[in-house]
Amino acid sequence: MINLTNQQIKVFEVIKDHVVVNGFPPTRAEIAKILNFKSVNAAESHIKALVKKGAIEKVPGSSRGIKLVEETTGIPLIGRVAAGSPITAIENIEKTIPVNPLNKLVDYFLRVEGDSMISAGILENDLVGVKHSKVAENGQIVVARIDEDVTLKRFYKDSKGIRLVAENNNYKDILVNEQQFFAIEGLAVGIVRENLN
Amino acid sequence: MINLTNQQIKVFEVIKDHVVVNGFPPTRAEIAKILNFKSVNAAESHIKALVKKGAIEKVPGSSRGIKLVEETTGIPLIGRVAAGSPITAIENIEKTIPVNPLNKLVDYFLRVEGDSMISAGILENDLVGVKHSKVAENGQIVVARIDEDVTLKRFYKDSKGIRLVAENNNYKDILVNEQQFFAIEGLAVGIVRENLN
DNA sequence: TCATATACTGTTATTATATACAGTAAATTA
DNA sequence: TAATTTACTGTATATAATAACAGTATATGA
Repeated sequence: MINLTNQQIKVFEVIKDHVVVNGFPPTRAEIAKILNFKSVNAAESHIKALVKKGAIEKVPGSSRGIKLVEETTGIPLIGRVAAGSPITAIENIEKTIPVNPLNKLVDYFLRVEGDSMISAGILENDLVGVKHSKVAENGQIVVARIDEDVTLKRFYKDSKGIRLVAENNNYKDILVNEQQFFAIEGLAVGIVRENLN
Repeated sequence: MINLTNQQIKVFEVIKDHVVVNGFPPTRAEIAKILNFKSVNAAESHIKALVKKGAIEKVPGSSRGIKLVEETTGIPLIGRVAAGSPITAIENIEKTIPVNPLNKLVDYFLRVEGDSMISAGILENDLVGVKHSKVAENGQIVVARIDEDVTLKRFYKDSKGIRLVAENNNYKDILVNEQQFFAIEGLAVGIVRENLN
């Protein structure tokens, strides 16, 4: 997929995003509307150019018959950035990270409610990747159950008992008493935050 | 996606396979042809049943306007937790999130250096998912280039010029002056944090 | 047993869509 | 300098496609 013009890149992005968001490619009219073309043929022409350059394939006669040509698997991780070069210059790609960098370790995700872990950089609505575990070491962030409540806190255990500590000064430590049912459900191993902007 | 009949499963599979193979969903006529229905309305009826049962969604008025509701693979997202039940009880699994929830929009990841965005919950060594963009709206977190430096900051533009704002009181705003080369490289669309514990 | 769901055939109106053709204008390449 | 590419506007049309309507027949559940 070489030497696309800026405008062609825009059209390609519109197609790609449409596929991601809607599950199917856009029509010429939809592309034109998104990019404020007054003629659907503007979109058609760009599509032809993209086919010619190998960025997409057409399925003639089919509505929405646009195929995105094979992506390289995984998402590039870009580290250092060479002076003046475009940030995606191939020389700058350190390695490619797997489709989900957390995948290997995560058994399930929990959606974070509230701001009790905000000082650890864990915000409301973040997805916490959790790995099953019945045990934890002091200071680890765990998913813990106290009776019927499940909570995300830092775990501490000493001679005085078990303490669950929030990362927010507005929250008091939770001291687990003997009468309560307590269990560690798992260890927090990662965070995913969607919708950053 | 519950209680699909055998025939409904077949139709669902045809849709799914078509999306995988061709990159866009089939039309009613295509479904009918594959399954040897003599009437397109057979496909239409099955689609309505699949919508009713929550296996797919329809985009009315759009050709090929079929959305697969969710992947069967991926990692379960667990929401509310019923009293006393084990956290992974199937009843508690709200939905499954894709292998990488950020995948759709992210073009590349950048490893965060420094703590300038700490108040936004972005920590050192987090991976910031970036989407290519040359433009941004006020307040968005962007990857910006000033001369030869690339930085992650909140973007503001007004009559006085462009301002890049850190989320950390120890950092001053960066005011871009006329002599400098400035470009937005992309928008931060998500965060992945590995090695939480 | 009566309503509802399943599983189709067959037809048709309306709209959605691809795609060709005719231009204009500017930029790029040979 | 001429040819080609890029980047559109504008029009037109055949066909692709949705979606409603009218049936038939069997199965299932209340």
